[in-house]
Amino acid sequence: MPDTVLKIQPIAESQSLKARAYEALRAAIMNMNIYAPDAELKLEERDLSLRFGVSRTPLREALSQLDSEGLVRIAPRRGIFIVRKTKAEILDMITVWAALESMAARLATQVASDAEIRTLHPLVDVFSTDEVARKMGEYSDANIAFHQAIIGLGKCPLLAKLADGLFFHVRAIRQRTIVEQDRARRSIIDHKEIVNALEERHAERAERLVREHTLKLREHVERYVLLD
Amino acid sequence: MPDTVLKIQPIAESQSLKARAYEALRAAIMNMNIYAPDAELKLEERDLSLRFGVSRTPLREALSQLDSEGLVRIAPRRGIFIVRKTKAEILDMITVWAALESMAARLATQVASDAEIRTLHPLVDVFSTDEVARKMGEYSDANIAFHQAIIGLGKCPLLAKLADGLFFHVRAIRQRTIVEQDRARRSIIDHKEIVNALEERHAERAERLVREHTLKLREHVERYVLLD
DNA sequence: AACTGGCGTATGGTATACCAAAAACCACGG
DNA sequence: CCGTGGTTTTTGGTATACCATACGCCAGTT
Repeated sequence: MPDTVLKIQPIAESQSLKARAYEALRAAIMNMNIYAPDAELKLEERDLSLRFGVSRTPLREALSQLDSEGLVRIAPRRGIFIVRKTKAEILDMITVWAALESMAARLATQVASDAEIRTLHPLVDVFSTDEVARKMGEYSDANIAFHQAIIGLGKCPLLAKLADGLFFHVRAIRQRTIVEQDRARRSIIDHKEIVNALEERHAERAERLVREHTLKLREHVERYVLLD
Repeated sequence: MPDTVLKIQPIAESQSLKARAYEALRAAIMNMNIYAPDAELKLEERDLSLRFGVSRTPLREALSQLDSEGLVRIAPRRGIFIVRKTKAEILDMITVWAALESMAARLATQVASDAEIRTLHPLVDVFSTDEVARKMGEYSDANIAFHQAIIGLGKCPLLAKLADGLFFHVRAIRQRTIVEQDRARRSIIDHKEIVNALEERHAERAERLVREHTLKLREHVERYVLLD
């Protein structure tokens, strides 16, 4: 049955070259292990310009934005360098993450529905028992998903946006983290307690548990992760 | 007594035009009351370019950065507009501020020296008694100085940087805030309690007091400030 | 008078040419 | 072989010309 009205497809508006260059660069940086000893950290405007097939202008604007976000550093007449965060900076990021996520947990006890909180369960149960050590890579991903989910439940877009900015860098060092099996197991216990506190709408406890959990990670990184 | 070594005057290195344009624009936006009904919110590249005496390129990069920071919005072929935050966004900002400052207070109990904590006293005492209502403008400034000082004591550069980004917007609405005298008086009591908690190195209490204090502001803005 | 469609203008997006400073290279003298 | 000074090359910074599109003006039609 053909329709009697003209169906209008909203024109797929191609983003600006600047926006596309930004996305492409950000994705490229995220996909490389910048902490590998032989990582190529220097970028060149003209080279990128040729490889992307756009002029330097939109590319420079994209790079400029990455610079202000701290992903690259533009050194006048020296070059553009992908930044490796120092250990102190990473510890700072985890600290801020703790502040944000614990507030999100508090908010979640007030604004998240029971159904929304229930969505956390699969993220905890995935590696409930001895499956833990099976694949640390997957555990890391599930771990991150859990924490991002909590931040989402806080329903504070700005908070989520800031946390997302940190996420990039924290993610980059997870491969360097010495993840012992015991720590992972305790981590899952923590997660279960956090979900419990959320379900019981216990703001103070949820906030405290999340904070302590993340500060534990901070402690761990401070002690066992070697950088710089 | 003339020195025996050549005194090198560090060349007053003028920042890049982009950086200067950025500073100038940011300052200009900060100094205008963007929430006034008749505020001129539209900017034009070419006009600014002429008034600053630089070409559009560095200016565009500065504007682009302001855009990514959320101070202006660039609408392709429409114009560049200074953004007015919605009430929801401002509430979000205060929420995040609460998360950051309460964490800073916690950190301060661990890393700040007694002397550093003592520097908070003058910021509280300035308007200790009935001087409170004398000049609300000054009170606002002192108020902000106090909170920024606490964030500084946390000694977490990233945390301070993020808070500073929020500070800009929160400051912009302070003029719109109905500041009753009673609220100001209670605010000072809160401040004193916070300093006490810090001096006693009571992490939990300092954190809680700061959080509750800022969430009180959030509540107040939600109830009494009209925007949008 | 009201609506329609063409067309000019304003404005941000992009490409490109040129500039200045830093680094790399090289010739030369010891 | 080493150091020194200048010269070339590289590279980001800036200026400018041109492009594409959103909006408004205005004539023409009904």
